[in-house]
Amino acid sequence: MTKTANKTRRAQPKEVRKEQLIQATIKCIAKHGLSGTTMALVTREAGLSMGIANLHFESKEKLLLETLQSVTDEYAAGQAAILEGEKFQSTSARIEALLNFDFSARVIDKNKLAVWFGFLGEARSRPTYQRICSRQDSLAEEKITALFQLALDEAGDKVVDAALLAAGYIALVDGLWLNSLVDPRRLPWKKSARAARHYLATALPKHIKPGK
Amino acid sequence: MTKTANKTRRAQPKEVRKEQLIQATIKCIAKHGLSGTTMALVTREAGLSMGIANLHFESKEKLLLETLQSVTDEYAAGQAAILEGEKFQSTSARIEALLNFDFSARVIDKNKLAVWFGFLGEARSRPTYQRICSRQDSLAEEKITALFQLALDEAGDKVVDAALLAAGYIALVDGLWLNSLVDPRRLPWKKSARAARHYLATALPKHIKPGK
DNA sequence: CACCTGAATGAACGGTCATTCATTGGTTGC
DNA sequence: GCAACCAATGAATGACCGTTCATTCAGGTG
Repeated sequence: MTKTANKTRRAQPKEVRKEQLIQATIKCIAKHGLSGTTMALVTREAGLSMGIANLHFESKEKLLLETLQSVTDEYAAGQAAILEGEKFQSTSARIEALLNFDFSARVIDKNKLAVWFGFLGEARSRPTYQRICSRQDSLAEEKITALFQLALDEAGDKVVDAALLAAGYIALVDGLWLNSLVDPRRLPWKKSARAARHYLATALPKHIKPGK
Repeated sequence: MTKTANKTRRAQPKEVRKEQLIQATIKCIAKHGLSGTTMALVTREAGLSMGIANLHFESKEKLLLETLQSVTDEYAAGQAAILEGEKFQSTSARIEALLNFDFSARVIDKNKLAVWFGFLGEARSRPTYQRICSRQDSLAEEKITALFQLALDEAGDKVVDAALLAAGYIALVDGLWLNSLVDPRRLPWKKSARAARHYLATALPKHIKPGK
């Protein structure tokens, strides 16, 4: 379980080892928390020896940063495919896709969310963490604002502020992820997904229906 | 700034010292993060000597737990005063008060929020942190659900699910706090407050107006 | 005023952890 | 099949930090 692994050691290309270590780091952060993640645990999880992480990354800090970046990049790529994809026939379909994406198995993966909120919890005192986390949200916010503005225009709504709606949606999704992650008994993932849908359904009734 | 403090040491009742150390811990967590908070930093911030924290709390872990408890208790007390207070003349007034409370200076204090999210970020791997954090949210959820149910009944709304609305409101507020805390330039506190109000105004239009 | 109590101090201790580097052995080119 | 190279190892190192405890001293008691 801990090992992938062989009795004989095999040299691997740098990229393979780095990815292997990043995946091990994600699991460790999920299992032991960010502060409980040690080099010994990470390398054991990867089935490798202690010194390996400092060979491929130059320090623990760099490994952690690349791990955070890996998680945010994956989310950003999936989100961009929806917000900038050509394949959607209507604004409704695009918003619907965003909603489904934000509560898809890939995204609400406990390990990845544990990484995200582990770093966010320390972000205020670590400018580097803060920069990575808020770049993600800034990019998303602009694109989502434009999408919601489009929907409001289509509906002839000149009252609701798209920027406020977008900031609210992003914060709501963050909050739902966090609450479901920390206490899934109180807030099951299904309920989170329904709450997010309900938010959009009341704000954009012509585009999103509350059902399922 | 660091010291309260005197050149001569003075014996103080246990409760005074404990409170002094908890306040110093809150400042340290806000400044250095939860993982960067050391006994040396906390006691220096309090203007006391190293050994003092282990004298009054029996370990660092106990000090941290009492600090978290102090922050959640303060929030819970303020919220309970609104949700259970006799002084409100209408459901609208009570909801309005809840909204104002959640974005009042006392609550959106950066230091206290940094403590809250610092612990939440580690909660998944620390059952004790998790218990304290989710007890807070469980209590709040029941009472807020009842309040929203009352509002929906008054409005004759039999479609909207009060439990979903309450879970959404709690998550939205958590998410807004977190986003404003981590990147106040992207999401100023005023905008957070407006986003929360907007959520309630669209869900409970007869009770809450978007204005202000 | 002398004595006692226990709050407060901070140097010293021991454990944990990131990082280093001498050594090992798999891989590649000749 | 041999040698040169470099990924990989893991014991050793040193820094950091929580905890301890012998000592100090302020305030109360008789």
